[in-house]
Amino acid sequence: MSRIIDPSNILPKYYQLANILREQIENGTWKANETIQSERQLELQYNLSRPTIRQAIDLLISQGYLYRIHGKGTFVSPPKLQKGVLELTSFSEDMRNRGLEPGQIFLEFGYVKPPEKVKKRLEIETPRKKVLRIKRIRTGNDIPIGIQDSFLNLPEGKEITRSELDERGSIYAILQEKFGIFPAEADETLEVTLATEEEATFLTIPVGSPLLLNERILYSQDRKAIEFVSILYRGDRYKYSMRLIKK
Amino acid sequence: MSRIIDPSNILPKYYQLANILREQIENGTWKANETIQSERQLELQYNLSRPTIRQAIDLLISQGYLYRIHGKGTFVSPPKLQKGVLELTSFSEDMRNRGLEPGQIFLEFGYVKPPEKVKKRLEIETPRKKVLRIKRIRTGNDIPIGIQDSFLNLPEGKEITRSELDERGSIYAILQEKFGIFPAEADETLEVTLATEEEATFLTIPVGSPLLLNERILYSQDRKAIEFVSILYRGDRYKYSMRLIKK
DNA sequence: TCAACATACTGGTAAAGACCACTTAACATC
DNA sequence: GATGTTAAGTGGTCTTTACCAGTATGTTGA
Repeated sequence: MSRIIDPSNILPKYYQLANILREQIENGTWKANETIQSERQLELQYNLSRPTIRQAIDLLISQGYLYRIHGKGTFVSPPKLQKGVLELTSFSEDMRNRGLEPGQIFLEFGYVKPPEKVKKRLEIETPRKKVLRIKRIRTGNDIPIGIQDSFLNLPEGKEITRSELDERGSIYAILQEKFGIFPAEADETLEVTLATEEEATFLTIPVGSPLLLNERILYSQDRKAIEFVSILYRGDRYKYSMRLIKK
Repeated sequence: MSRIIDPSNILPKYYQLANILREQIENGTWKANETIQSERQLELQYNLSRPTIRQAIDLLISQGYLYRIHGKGTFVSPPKLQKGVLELTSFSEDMRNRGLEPGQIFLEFGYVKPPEKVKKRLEIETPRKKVLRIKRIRTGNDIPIGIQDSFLNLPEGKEITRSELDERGSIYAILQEKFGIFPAEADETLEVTLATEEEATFLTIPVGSPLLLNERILYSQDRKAIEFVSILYRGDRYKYSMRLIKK
């Protein structure tokens, strides 16, 4: 990341500044709870107006890197849990954040008539609309961690093939690049369930073992429900973590 | 809530406008996914500058009430799960959101030497610092829902008494009004555990029943760890839900 | 008929300036 | 020496102005 603001860059100035500051924070330029430059100093240093400076800082605050105290300054947040857990992460990212190598075993891939529950969650009205179902065992360092069952409501006439997924790895990358759809919001629930015989087999645990069930509805930038996904985690191998920031 | 901006009000203008718009959204002035007035229209309507308008809208977006699409307009978010779950809620608020009347049975209230784990989580350095421990059975409509065990790291020389808590109801209200401390951030984890004999008794369930364990570290506006709290929920009676919004 | 263009909306980014509110530390006063 | 005051620094709010970038629609020209 460059250390100066390039006006000809496609990225907006506030975004470039945020990147510069984020890099410095991660590089350990400041210790936790130290102040960064004041907004007036940043104005001079980068030759930007104060609103632009504040926009950059606002972004880093919402991402958990900084916090402000009126009259005192802008401070570097101490690192706690992994950053950005609150952001919408994929299973693979999640595993890598935990230092595990993600893997998967496909159980199903194909277009199906959605079950009633899924139809309701995805707000599907048309009776014969089909959705892409992808069911996989997810592993970390080759140990089964969870069973992920995903139902994708693709735009009419659009499809994703198995080979595309194998090629690019991430469904979200395909959605973004091929259809211009990207996740903007999600509703999530977490609850406890007990392993059925099938689930126990897949996860190599005894029947009736407690599981952590995570259900998520993903919404696109225009608030269309695009995915309903449930992940059944082994209760003994998974802990869900997140950071909440008051607004 | 008044329908006009009062310049003499202590509340900032953008905040007043956000309140007006939020009220209109909740009153059903617009249907879900309808556009509200454009920013230029709001400028004229409320005699405010556009940055102020945008600040109000930014706030409502971060709270999940609105979303923007470049070139099209600002839209009302469809109501999904209960609003503001992502915000830092207390058990009582949580229960009321679910339509249950919150109650509690005190098990412990007093100043104790914190266990090692708690000491670490609360980042306590001084060896003989004591913390306020409050352990309660929490109920919804008089049915035990969870066991809440809270450790509060109060500022040196400050105390909260049992009668104060009984009087005001909320610890957070006391922290805010008496010490000027309020929660700004939290790290949370969720995992599955099995009920011990003691826990089973308190929750009136069989020993070994699966429980949902929610641990939370609360940080104040200056990022001091102020509370470590664990809540053990009955697995069969509680589902944790939240909304994530991409920034 | 239909594709390309112009236009008029929308939100997105940016600057410059002003004043308020809170915090801190140096200073003056008692 | 303790106390109250002042001044300088911080972020918080707000206005005015400008232009850029997407989206939708109507108009124009082939």
